[in-house]
Amino acid sequence: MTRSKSLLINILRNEGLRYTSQRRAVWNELKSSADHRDAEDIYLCLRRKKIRVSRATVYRTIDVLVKNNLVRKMELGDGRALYEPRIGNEHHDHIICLETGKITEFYNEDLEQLQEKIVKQRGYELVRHVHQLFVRPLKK
Amino acid sequence: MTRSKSLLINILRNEGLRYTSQRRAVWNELKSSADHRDAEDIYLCLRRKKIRVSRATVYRTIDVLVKNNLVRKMELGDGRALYEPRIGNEHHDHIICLETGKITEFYNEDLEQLQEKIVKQRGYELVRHVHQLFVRPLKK
DNA sequence: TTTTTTAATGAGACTCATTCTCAATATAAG
DNA sequence: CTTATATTGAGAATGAGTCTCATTAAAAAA
Repeated sequence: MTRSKSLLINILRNEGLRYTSQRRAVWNELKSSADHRDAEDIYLCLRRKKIRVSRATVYRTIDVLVKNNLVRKMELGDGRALYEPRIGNEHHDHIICLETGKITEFYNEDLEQLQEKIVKQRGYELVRHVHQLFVRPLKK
Repeated sequence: MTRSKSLLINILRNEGLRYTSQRRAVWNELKSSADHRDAEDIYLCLRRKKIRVSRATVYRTIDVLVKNNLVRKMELGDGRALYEPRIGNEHHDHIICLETGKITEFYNEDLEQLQEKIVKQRGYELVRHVHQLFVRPLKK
């Protein structure tokens, strides 16, 4: 608690931003989420808890958290986004089974390096990536 | 032309849908696109050509085309989408420049094989994949 | 501590891609 | 040709997210 409080303070200080009750509340809410949450959900939860905060501030704060790697943004591809606290630095490439709908996360170092190489060759620096493998169970 | 006309007719017939001038026009427009186009762009081009069609119909038609694999939908992750005709089964991994918006397609054999390997290890067979690298130009 | 400076906030207007509504129209079947 | 019904167009509605700007609250200065 103290640890992650000072974590937020440090990040804000670093960015020349102020440590406000709203930013603290949004980060606490997100931090204690097991699941992927959307911004509206976080806003509603905070309001239900009688915390005075606006939608605009929730969005603004999430942006800061994402930019500073406290939170991961997961684009749904239809204009919506979900957020989850970053714990460690696990990877989020997905295997999506077309038959069962099961989503498996995977990480492969070779793949990561290949991606870096591919963009570097073309004069770019990799910012983020989306990698989804749509699959079917192997039949014997 | 005749070939792809009957292609569209067959798909529509298959789905129990009617063959209308609007659906034909949207497909022709998309079919003759080299580039990735968005729905608004297709709508405006058709209107400029004096073809009587509405935005709603463009969106509705594109949905049909995507569902039937005549067109590939590419989600930009911020609520927008681009479309391109499916011609054969070329590869569509994308490098998307966050600064200029430029989209480069790439193909890398090692990457393809890695993907196959990754899913096979987990008991799956790869059906299709989405791979987008969001990048920034390298600064010297 | 009190005052001053300036960043942050809230309410709600706004944006923009997309979807919906429903009366009018066009297609395909009979 | 007539009928039944799918499709269309215009524009309203939606919904996630952003913006504005007067007010409030951190932090710095006194």
